[in-house]
Amino acid sequence: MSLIPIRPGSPFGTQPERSDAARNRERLLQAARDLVAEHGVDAVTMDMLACRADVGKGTVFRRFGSRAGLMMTLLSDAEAEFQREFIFGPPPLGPGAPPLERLIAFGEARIKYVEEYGELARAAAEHSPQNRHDAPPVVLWHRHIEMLLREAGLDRDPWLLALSLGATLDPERMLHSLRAHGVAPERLAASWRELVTRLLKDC
Amino acid sequence: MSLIPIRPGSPFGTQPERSDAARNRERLLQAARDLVAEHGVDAVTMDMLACRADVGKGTVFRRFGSRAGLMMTLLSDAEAEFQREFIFGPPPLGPGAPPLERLIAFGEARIKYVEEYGELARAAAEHSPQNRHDAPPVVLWHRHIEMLLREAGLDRDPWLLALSLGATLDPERMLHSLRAHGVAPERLAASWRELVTRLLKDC
DNA sequence: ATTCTAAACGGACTGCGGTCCGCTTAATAT
DNA sequence: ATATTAAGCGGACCGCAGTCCGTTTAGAAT
Repeated sequence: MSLIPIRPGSPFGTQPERSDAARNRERLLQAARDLVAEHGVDAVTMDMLACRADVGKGTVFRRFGSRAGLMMTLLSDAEAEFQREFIFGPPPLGPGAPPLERLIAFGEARIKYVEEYGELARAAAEHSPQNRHDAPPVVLWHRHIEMLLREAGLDRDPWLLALSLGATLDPERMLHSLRAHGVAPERLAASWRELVTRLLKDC
Repeated sequence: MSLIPIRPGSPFGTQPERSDAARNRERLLQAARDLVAEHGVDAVTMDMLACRADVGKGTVFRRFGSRAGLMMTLLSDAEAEFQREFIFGPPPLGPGAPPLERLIAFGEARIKYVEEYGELARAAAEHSPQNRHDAPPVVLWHRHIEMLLREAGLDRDPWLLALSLGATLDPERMLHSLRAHGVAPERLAASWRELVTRLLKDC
């Protein structure tokens, strides 16, 4: 169950979804997961998905809106889990630790996330700057970072600074470092630690 | 004349370009500039360009390779000018000033660049992570930042740190802040100054 | 001037994401 | 059971980036 996007079917004023629609949604999600597992994220096309799920193409787009929307849906469980961890989970990622340590842990968690779901995350952000920067989860990360910066005493435009730090953790960028340049995850994490440590020194 | 990409026609071992090819290139570049001026970068399609330049579509792609390639070509003069300034120009952007000041000036220059050419820069990076992160100009900026970090005494993996700082100055990101969120350029510059100042404090 | 050839050309073609709109059907009211 | 209706459905269709390949032509060699 996702925290930020309200899944269709969740009755939040809206009526529940029709039975055939529900069945098709399950079929589509299953087919999508299978295709991704078989061919990799980038090779999956919307026609292919429609065909595999034995459903019209219009149905696919009615459900997910776009390719990016499909990928976001596929990510939503992992995303919700990640959100839960840094909002409610145990320190140092969750509340209870000093802000610098939480920030370091946040970056490390993000790196692990990208190692596991990077391709999906990249595909979910493709072809829409709007979606890329203002999708609810992204906004939430930024607010989280901003809050930690404030807690650490950084009062000079923490929002923009949070955006900069967010840019460092951008899935596409990190994925590119990891895959194309063969940078080890630990090295990324060390660099992140160095960055935020220097940034928060004596505030 | 661009510093990094060797323009077709520059005889670097290769023979000069055929006269009809040269004529078509000029026609295409002129048409492209006109179309961008008339309709905006995002509305210009490759078919439109071929039609306007009275040239086959194949010719357009033979010339520029892709839409991104076209945009890079349109940018190349401005890009070369920018490179000249931070490599050979007067301080604080060019050599002669202390590294922190050069870094600050670099960010400010980048922001001005994005204000003026942001849409082109965004279009030049679209649809190709490879191109986006490893295009020669991008690599050059990163090396420049890395060098300044080293000069300032930052010896802990300056290459990755330079990548992070580069992410902050990414055209798409800055453009999004400027346009979608109405952030003033001065505010972006101030945030950049704050970021690098803190980062280089007592090294 | 003629021949030769590699470069350049053009436009039909493909594959993809995304839209449109007439048809079907699940759920509800009677 | 029957009628009603709005949500859901499907696949033809569109626009775009990018490819392919048969044809043309500039420029060199003779």
